[in-house]
Amino acid sequence: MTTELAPQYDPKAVESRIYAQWLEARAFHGVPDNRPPERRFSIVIPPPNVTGALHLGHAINGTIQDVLIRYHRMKGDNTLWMPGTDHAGIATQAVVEKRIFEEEKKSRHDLGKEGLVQRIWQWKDEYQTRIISQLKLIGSSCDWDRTRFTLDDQCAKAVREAFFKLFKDGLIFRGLRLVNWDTQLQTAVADDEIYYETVQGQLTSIRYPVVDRRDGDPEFLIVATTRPETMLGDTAVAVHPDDPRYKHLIGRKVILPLVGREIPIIADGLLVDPKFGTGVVKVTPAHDPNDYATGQRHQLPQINLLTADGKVNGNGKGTFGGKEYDYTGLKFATVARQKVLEDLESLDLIAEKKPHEHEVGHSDRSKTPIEPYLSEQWFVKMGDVEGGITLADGSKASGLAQAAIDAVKDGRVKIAPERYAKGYIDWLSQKRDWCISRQLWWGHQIPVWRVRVNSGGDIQRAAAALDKLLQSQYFGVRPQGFQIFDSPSNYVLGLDPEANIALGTIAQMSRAPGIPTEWAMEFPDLAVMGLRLDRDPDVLDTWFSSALWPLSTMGWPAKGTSDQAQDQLLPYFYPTSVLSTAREILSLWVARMVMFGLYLHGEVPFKQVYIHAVIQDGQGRPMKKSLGNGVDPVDIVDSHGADALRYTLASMITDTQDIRLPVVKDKTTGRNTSPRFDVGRNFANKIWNASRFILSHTVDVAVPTTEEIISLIQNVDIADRWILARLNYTVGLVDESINHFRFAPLAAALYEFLWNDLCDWYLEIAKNRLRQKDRTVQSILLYCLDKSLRLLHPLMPFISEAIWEKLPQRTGPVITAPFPQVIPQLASPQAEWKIALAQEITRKIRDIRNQYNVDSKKILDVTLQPEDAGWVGADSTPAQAVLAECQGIIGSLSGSVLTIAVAAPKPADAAVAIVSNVQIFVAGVIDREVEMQRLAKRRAELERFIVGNRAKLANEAFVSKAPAKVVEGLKAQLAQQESELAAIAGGGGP
RNA sequence: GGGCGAUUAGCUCAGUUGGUUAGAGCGCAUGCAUGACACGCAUGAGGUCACAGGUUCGAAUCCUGUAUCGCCCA
Repeated sequence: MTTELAPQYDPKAVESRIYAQWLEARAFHGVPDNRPPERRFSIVIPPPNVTGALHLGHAINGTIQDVLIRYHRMKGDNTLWMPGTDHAGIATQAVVEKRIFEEEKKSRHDLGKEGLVQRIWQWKDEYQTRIISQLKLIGSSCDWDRTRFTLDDQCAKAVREAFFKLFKDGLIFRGLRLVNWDTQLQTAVADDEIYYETVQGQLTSIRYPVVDRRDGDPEFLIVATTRPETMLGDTAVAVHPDDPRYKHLIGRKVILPLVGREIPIIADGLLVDPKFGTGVVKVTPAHDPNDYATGQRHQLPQINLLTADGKVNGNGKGTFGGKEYDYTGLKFATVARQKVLEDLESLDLIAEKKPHEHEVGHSDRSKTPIEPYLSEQWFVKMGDVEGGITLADGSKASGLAQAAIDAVKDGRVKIAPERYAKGYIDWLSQKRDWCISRQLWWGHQIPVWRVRVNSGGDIQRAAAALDKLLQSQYFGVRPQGFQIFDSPSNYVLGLDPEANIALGTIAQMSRAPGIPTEWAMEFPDLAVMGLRLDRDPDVLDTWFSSALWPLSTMGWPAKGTSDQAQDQLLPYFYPTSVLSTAREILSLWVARMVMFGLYLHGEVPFKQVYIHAVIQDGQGRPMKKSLGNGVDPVDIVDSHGADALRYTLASMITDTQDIRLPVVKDKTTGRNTSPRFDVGRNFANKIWNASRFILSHTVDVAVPTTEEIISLIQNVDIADRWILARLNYTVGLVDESINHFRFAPLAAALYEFLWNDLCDWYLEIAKNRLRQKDRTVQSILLYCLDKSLRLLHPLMPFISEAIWEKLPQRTGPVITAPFPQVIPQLASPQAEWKIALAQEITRKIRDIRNQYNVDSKKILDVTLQPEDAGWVGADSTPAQAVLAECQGIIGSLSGSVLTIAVAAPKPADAAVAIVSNVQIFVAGVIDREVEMQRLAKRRAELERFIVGNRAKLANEAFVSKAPAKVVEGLKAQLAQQESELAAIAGGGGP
């Protein structure tokens, strides 16, 4: 036999070539056309961080999205998978800073802002390239022509537009708030960028002297704290309002040791648990979130003790007991703490010290402890607003968070699995304001300028002058190019990109020693007031630009001006169809996209959210660099092929929230891998070989159409009917699995049809007939192969395309071939149960051959004896006729000569087995001992079943209450079991 | 502290509204170089469905509680 195909599937030989062909054919490119909305399917990729390379989690999500996209593309939908990457502000800056420090011992201050940002861009270019090549390696059919980066010009435009609108609507504000402060990177960090570590600390009880003691008053109030150094910023002590020990002291004062400040004793039922410690709590509003809230409730002063780099500022001093204390410049949580403790000790103001375990927040980026830090930050208002807010479609909502909650509650956005909707709603319901400023250099700089005028200057005059300047020959920005907000700090905001650029230029020039002379002449006010503009140095939280991703990638806010194709994307592909992502960013990212989608564009960004499971190692630990248990998808593509990777991952994606993957180190490469991926590789190889076999036996045969197959089945073998029914069933299963995000069942459906049904049974049955060049078998095999490759394609694109190329008379690549449809005429429950019976009988005969160690080449002499009494077929065909239909199949697959005889006596020395109501006699192999063992085991089993079933049927309650179908089924089963037992006992049994 | 998930064969997992004898892959055992495939073929062994109660004629499945592991949010 000659064959074009190698005996083993070699992914490396086809993958890059085929991917290049798809690109060449522009098969991934989505262009708006006249297909109606229900025939469009779009996904925006959750943009991977340019911080590092992709891991298996990305590969899982990539597989999921590609399966959906490829499936819908084949279904005839106009599809768009929008790719791109995220600049990931703090994460990337931290990684690059760290790298530069390790390699060059230089800090960001050595490099300067421009220098560092330039280095980060280099890093970004390198990793974006790598990430995209990884996505391509695993077969992702993204529309690469449209690749976006959250910091590119188009995204920047969207950011400025969004910021402006929010600002104008009063939804962005600047405020003094307690934020999580990274003292090393010197920036605010988000809650999700903090991890908690249990630290062995100390609980220190400190005596605060009571001021103006009266009879019965204690000399001191004792407070306990794990952070004694923060006492320098105490502005109250609090007790529970109902605590009899202290009730009479409420409203009085204590004196703060070391500082000498008198601070009030307040009553606060929320902060104080009277049962914990002494029932007295120190209140430091500027250094603890709970105290901050308490301070707000009681209008307490906030005394910040901290400098940006984590030292004590000028507030950390005072006079107490006639002695001066000064902690200025000491490292806050370490040196200052020690000094405070020593000083208190010497004053005998420490009542108790005891070890105390507690959780300390650390910055995920710098790994240093987080300080709550009072600072000026920009916020997006999440809560309800008086008078409500207006969304882009003109509808009203009480606030941003509420708008996003409503979208999920009323089903405009569906979340699967459903249980995750609760977390989304709970998180949003807190309506916590979103701190969007970061003190970083890598990111979208906040598009706000602060106007400074000489003392006595008039801000309105300055504004008018600035407005004129912008519209002058120097800039020519259209009217309304900017707006001045006469807020306490006088911010200016660029209305559009042009105005932003102009403002940037003015800012630069106005910083020079003098206003340029030509301006000064033309706009005298500018010179008089010494107008200066400073752009806010902070950058926006990464999630701000990510929240705009579905909008910005599709061209928002462009309105039919610049790039025509881009402009059409938004009305055509938005809202997107599905967003597939991991659960930890459900709130941070998904919720914010919904918010911005509604607010800025009046429509949700996606109709369906799918939350996929998270990959873990064999011990249930997350895959982490620090654990060294990560598996690089590229390594798996290298060792097993992309299809094997995808297939294996899909087969593990169930509705649970974790996927465990045992990780082992490959002995030859030293890289992490997993034996699990062999499953996919073996399956690919199986598909390859089955196809090779089919193709080599159908050289001059055409692939039949479905119509031809339908007319063919009027007159075919039971096995032919059966495999077509199985194929048809599989089509339905695949459809349903993909439509319900059931990826493990999808993988199983493909596997079962191809390996079990087609290879193990039908191909074996077909072999004899192929030798005789049976046209029917050839046609059916080709038909099955054709449809199978289409079914496989979404999950295993490379191998399906590689084999597809070998099919005769194909009209194009499989990537754009129509997806198979369920054909009702091909279904056949009769064929299914008949072949199931034949399979069972075949297995029994094979079992006997095996147990008796009969040579595999020896032809067995087998008699089948059916009994019509009690026959439970799915239709009225008599048992004997059914067996006759399957005679050839059973005979050839079990290597036996079959006799069917209704009342045949059991041959002497025959081994016996029973399937349904068919007795099987295998002659000439009997060995009394082996047979006795075989039958004794079966008999014990049968007796157990019979006892159980008789008991059930004797139970009046069961018979009267259970559905008739169940009772009848049980009766039939019992009858069969009884007759089998009788046959064993009376037949060859001992 | 709040929420969620998991616990089924040695391992990784299925098991769709409760219903006949709980399935798969890997691993294991036995046999097989069979004209597609040893990344293979055939057959088999292997389970008190975490534990304790409850509902029901009937529970891996529903309810309550316990234990262990894990995740998310504070």
